[in-house]
Amino acid sequence: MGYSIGQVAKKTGLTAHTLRYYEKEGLLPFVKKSGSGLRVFSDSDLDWLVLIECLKGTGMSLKDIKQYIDWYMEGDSTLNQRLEMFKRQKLKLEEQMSQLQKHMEKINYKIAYYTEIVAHGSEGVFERNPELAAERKRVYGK
Amino acid sequence: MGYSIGQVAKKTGLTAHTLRYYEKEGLLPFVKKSGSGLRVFSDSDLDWLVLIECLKGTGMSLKDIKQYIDWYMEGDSTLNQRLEMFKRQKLKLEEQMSQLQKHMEKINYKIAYYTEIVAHGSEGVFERNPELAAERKRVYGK
DNA sequence: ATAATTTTTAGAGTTAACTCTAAGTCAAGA
DNA sequence: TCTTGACTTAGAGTTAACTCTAAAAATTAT
Repeated sequence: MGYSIGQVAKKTGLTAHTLRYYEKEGLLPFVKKSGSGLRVFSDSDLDWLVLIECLKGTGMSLKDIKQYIDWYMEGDSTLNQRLEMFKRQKLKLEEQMSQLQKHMEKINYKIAYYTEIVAHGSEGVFERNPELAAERKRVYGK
Repeated sequence: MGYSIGQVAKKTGLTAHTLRYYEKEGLLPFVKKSGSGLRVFSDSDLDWLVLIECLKGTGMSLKDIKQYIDWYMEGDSTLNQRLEMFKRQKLKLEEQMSQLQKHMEKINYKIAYYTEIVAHGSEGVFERNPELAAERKRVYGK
């Protein structure tokens, strides 16, 4: 019923160094210490780490994640701020996903293009594969 | 038919500083200079910048982007390496997109949770909205 | 021609997020 | 008890990707 920093490192894939750094930055104000000063992580602390990794994975800075955690520690008076933060993050995430979709199209075009050239040489690529020329226009415009 | 660094900055949203930095890092070996030393960007240089932004947007480092550009400058002997690089990047991108989808689920859960609490208080959230408890299990596990 | 704006360079400074070091403390196994 | 390995802290160092400065040169506008 309590994990050492090393066990948490293994579970999460973060290093012990990183976990201490997160704590120093104020991201883990709920992690307890044993009498002799060792960190003792609970299961709910692991849930927090999952959320932190989620927010980090959507491009939120540690500073903004700390803001959310500070609001959480402050109690019910910040419920609205927290809700609004998640809503903003959802919009950002949707924007990101559609951006990635566009990037994917460009990369798919490049793969088609290079595949064609590797297979048949670069001369007359678009004559041989007119759809590629059309795709280029669609993906890169002009 | 050539753009100054300031015009390119406006078109791309990058700063002139950043464009010079990219050049210094070897990302723009094809950009020409005027007789008096001013950079002159062509339309195809803009296409390159679009591709660079695409690769950067999918998390590729400038170092790896430079590798691709170096291969390009090297000519047809590197066609295969370039194709393989795009294939790897496509896999990375697919992984990223599915990761973002998972993050989206967590954020949606949080929005549902906070919306419920903001509307009706925190007591008996899950009794009032049992689907939320089920969703929590699905999203956070356990 | 003059003034204002833009661009040039080399190089220094910044920021976020780690990442590592050293010197010591704690805990578990033989 | 001894040893080995994990943990502690404060603080220094690293990396990527910018971001800015200063002084001079080029270009554009009046």
